[in-house]
Amino acid sequence: MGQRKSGHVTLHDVARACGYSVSTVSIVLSEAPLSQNVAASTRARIREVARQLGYHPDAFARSLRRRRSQTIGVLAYDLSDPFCIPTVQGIQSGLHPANYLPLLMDAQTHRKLFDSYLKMVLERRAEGVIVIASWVFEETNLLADIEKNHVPIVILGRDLTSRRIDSLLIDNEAGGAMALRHLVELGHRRIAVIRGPEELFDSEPRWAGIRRAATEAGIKLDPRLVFQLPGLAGPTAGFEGGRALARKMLESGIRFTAVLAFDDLTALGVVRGLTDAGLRIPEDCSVIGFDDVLPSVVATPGITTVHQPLKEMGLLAARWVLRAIDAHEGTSSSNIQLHRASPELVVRGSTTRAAQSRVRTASRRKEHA
Amino acid sequence: MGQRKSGHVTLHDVARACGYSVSTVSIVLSEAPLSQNVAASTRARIREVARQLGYHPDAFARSLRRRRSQTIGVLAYDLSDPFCIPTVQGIQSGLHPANYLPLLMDAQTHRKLFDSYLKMVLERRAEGVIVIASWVFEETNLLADIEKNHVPIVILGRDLTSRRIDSLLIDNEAGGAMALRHLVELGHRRIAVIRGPEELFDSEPRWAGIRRAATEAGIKLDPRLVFQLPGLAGPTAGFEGGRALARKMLESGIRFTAVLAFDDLTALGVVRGLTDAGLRIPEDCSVIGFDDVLPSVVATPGITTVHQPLKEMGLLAARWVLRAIDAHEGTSSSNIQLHRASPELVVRGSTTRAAQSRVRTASRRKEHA
DNA sequence: AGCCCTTATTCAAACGTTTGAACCTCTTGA
DNA sequence: TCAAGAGGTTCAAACGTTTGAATAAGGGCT
Repeated sequence: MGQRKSGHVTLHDVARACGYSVSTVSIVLSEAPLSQNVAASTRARIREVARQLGYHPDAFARSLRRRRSQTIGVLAYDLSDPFCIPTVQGIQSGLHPANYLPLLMDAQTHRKLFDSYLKMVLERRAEGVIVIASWVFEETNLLADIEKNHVPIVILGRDLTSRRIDSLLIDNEAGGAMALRHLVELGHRRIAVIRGPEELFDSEPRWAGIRRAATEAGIKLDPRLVFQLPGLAGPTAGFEGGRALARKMLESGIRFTAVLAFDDLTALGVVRGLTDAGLRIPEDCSVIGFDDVLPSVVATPGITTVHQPLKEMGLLAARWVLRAIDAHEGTSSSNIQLHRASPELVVRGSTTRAAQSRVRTASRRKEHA
Repeated sequence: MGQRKSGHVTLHDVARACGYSVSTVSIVLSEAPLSQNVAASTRARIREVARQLGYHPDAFARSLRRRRSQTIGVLAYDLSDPFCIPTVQGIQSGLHPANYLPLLMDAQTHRKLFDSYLKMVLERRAEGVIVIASWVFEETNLLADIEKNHVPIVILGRDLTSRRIDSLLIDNEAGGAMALRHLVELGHRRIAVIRGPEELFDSEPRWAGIRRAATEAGIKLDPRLVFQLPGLAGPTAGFEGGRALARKMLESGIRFTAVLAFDDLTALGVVRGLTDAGLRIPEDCSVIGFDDVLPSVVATPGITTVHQPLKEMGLLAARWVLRAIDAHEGTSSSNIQLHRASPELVVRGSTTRAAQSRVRTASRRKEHA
C-alpha cells in the first residue's frame, strides 16, 4: 500500500513484498547468469509479485550501473521531409534486433534545436549517433565533444569522410545521369533542368551526373533551360520553387519537351505550374524527379523518379554504429567508411516518349511566348 | 590524459582537473541556488575546465538523483502516415519550452512493437505518455502498469475517456458533415461515399456526420454508391483501396458527380482510378478527402479536404501532460478531459460546381456502364 | 570428523549526480 | 574579546540498479 514518494515501484518494493533480498530479486528479474542457481519456486514467486506490483526496472539506475544505455541518438534535420521517414524506419529495424533503442529527435531545420538535441543525446549517454542531414550540421562545435566522449557517429546524406566521419549517401552523380538517360531514351532532346539550391550538398554531384550523361548522349543542355532552386525553407519550398520555375520556363519562350527536376517535390511543383498553364503531363511535357517519396507515388500521374534505397541505407547506418560500438570494446577505431548507395529508376506516368509531345509543346507554347 | 574506462568525462574528472571538490563543481555546473555563494573566479575556472574537457552531465545519474526524467514518451502508431508528423511537431513545440524531451517511438503499426516500446517508455521513467493512435492500442495490459506507476497519459485520435484517459481528437462528425455540405453547395446531388475501414475509430462518426448533413440538405445517399475500405495495411493501403473502389463505382453503372473519400490517400486513389478510366478531375467528377496531408497539397489538382489542426492538437496534448504532471505534484487527479478539435474546410482544385460536370460524367459514364 | 562441492541466498560497493548539513575563515558589531 | 553572520567550500548520504564476493546449509566423499 504505502506508496513510495517517487510513485514508482522499485526492486526494494518487490523484495519487501515477497520476502527476499534486493539482490535475489534483481538477479531473477534481470535474468542474470546467477539466476540458474535460484530455486525455481523462488523465481516464480518473485516474478509473480513483480508482475502484480507492475514493476518495471529503472532504466536510469540500470544504465548507470551497467554503463550502457542501449541507446543510439538519431538526429533528423526535418521529419516533415518525407525523405526522413523511411530512413528512420530503416534505422529502427537495424537497431531493434540488437536491442538498441533509437532516441529520435527532429531538429525541424532549426540549427539551434539541432545543437541542443545533440547535446541532449550526449547527456543521455547514447552509445552512438546517427545524423540524417542534407544541410544542417555544418560546423557544430559539439562535434568535438562527441569525439572527446568517444561516441561513434554516422552521417546519412552527406560525405563527411574528410572529417573522419562514416558517411552514407546516395550516388547522386549516377542518379542524375540515370534520370537524364531515361529522358533521352524516350527521345527527349530539349530538356529543362532544375538544379538544387546551392546550400544543398546533393545539388552539385547530381548536376555533374546530368551533364556527363548529356555529353555521353551527345546532347547539349541549353543554358537558358537550366534553372536553380532558391534556398529552402519549409516543407513545401521545393513545390513552390518548382511551380514558379515552371512558369519561368514557359515565359522564356524556349522550346522544351521534358523537365528534369532536382527532387520530387520540385517535380510536383513543375507539374502544377505546367498544368496551370494548360499543358498536359506527360503528353505535352515529361517530368522526372528524384527521391521517390510518398507524394510521387500517389499523385496522378505518378511521378517518374530516381529511387533512393532509404530503408536500406538506414539499416546499414544502424549496423555501422553498432559495429563501431562493438569495435570500441576491443580498442581503437577502424577505418572511416563511405557508402554510396545505388539509385534506381522508377518509371511512372509523368514521363513518356517525346515524339508527339515535342510538337504539342511547341504549339502550346505560343500562347505563353 | 588518463581516460576513465567509461570513456565519458564525469564531474569527478572536472573536479580533479581544477582542484575543487565534486560538490562545488556540481553546484556551479548545474547552476544550483547555492552557486551564488561560489566565488566568481571559481565559477569561471570550473566552467572553463568543463568546457575544455567536453563535460556533459550524465542524464541517467542526474535523473536518478533528481527523480525527474524531463521526458515524455510519445508513441506514434505509424510515422509513415503523414498524419503523424505534424502532430509530433506540435507535441515537440509544446514540450520544448518546458524543457521536456519527447521520447519518440514509431510502432510501425505492429502491435508487438507498440507494447515493447510502451514498456521501454515506462522503464525510462517518462513522466508522461502521449499516444498517437487511430487503431492500435486496443487493450494493452500495459495500461494497467501505467496507472500503477502513476504516469499521466493522453491519447490523440481516439476517445478513451470511458477508460479514464484524457483524449483529443478531431470532431469527425462535424468534419464529415462539412465535406458533404461542401459538395452539396457546389450543386452535387449524386454523391458516392467511401467509408473508412471498420477497425478505424474515425470511420463511424465521420459517416454519421455525412448522413446527418445529407438529411439536412434533403439528399438521399444512394446505398449502391456507398463503399467501404477494407482493413488497412501499409502506408499506401488507402490509396490502393480508393483506386480499386473507383473502378467499382464506374462498373456499378450508377451515376455520380462527386466522391467523398474517407481520407486524403483514399481520395488520391480515387483520382487515380477515375483518371485511368478517362475521367477528368474535377470537370467530370469532384473528389474530396479528409486530413489535409502533404500529398494533397502537392498533387495536381490539389485535393479539397477537411483539415485537421494537428499541430494545435499536438501542442494541446503536450500542455495537458505537463499540466497533469504539475497537478500530480500537488496530489490526486483532476477530471478526465475530452477535446474535439474543429475541422476546417480547405478548398483546392479537386472539387468544382456540379452543373456541367453532371452532364459530362453522364456522357462519359456510358463508356464504362 | 574433516573436507570440498553444490545450491540458494545475501552483502556491500559502485555507477555519477544532487543537496541538506556541516565546516572553515574572515569580517563586523557590540 | 567574543558572538554572530557571511562568504566559500566540502562531507556524506541518497537515488535504484548490478555484481563479485561472501555466507549458510546441506550432501557426499575420504
